[in-house]
Amino acid sequence: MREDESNWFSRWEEQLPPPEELMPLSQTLITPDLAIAFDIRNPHTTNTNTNNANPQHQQSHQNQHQQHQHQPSSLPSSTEFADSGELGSGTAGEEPARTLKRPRLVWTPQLHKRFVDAVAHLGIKNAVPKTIMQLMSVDGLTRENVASHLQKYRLYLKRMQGISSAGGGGSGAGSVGVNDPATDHLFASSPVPPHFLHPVARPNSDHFMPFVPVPAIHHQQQLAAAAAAQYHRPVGHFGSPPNGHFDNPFLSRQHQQQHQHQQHHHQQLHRIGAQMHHNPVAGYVEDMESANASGGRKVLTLFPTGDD
DNA sequence: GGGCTAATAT
DNA sequence: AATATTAGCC
Repeated sequence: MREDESNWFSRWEEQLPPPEELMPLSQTLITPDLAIAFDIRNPHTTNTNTNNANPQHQQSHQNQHQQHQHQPSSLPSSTEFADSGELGSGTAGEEPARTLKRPRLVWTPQLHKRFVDAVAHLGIKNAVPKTIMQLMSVDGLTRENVASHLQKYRLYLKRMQGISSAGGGGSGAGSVGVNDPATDHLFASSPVPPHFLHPVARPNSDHFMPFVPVPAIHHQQQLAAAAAAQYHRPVGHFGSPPNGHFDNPFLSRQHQQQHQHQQHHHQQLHRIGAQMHHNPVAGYVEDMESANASGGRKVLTLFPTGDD
């Protein structure tokens, strides 16, 4: 029950920033490894939260209701993790970067959607890990992350084609082609652009662009903000409510960069999410606790992009 | 180096 | 099970 599955394209176009703004990515300037290794965080962010002794993970529960504007002293009611032994204080306080391992990336439906959109807009031809990674503009995302995911996604598409042309499939249920929900529920949760499945009729013309004025420069803020991903140990409470309402000045590094880079002609868009209209926020229920089944690894997560 | 596939590891 | 990592190969 997504919104208009036929609208995904046009909606994307509206907020698709010109390539110029996408180029200055953070990962080219500062490696994620270094970032997490040195615990690079936002220098400002109103350090009201007592993150000095409580740098624990708070990952996927960010999509709470948008109630607390500021909650200086107490943690969000999400988790009362008393685990303050590993990263916060101890041996791993400022361990050199060389031996650090980045947490596993959790492909949330939102993140996967960005992935799919990126691939769709690049066209199958240009959809290679590096390019996809750049288009996604999710900080902390590595080429390996994308490559691995892309690999799986391709297999998924292949299977999709297979069953679609397999004829019959009478045992299917209902209208939607449910293949194997158990096999890949993630992929099934995001709309797959039609041209992904059937071989494009035109051998020499890749993807088509319906209409693309793309004059919407002001939307880039939201785009970049939506792209923000977080590693462990963020700054406390943030997390962008799905309706695109940001009240926290955190944002990603890369955002700041392209910020300065694009600040030429155009009006003021004060705060990050200074304005918004109500969005019929459709709650995505993320339950991916199974992600840490590996036994206690930290996981990289990202919060809802909001443009779902 | 980057990308792709398959296999393997965690 | 979901990702990461590695190994060949192009």
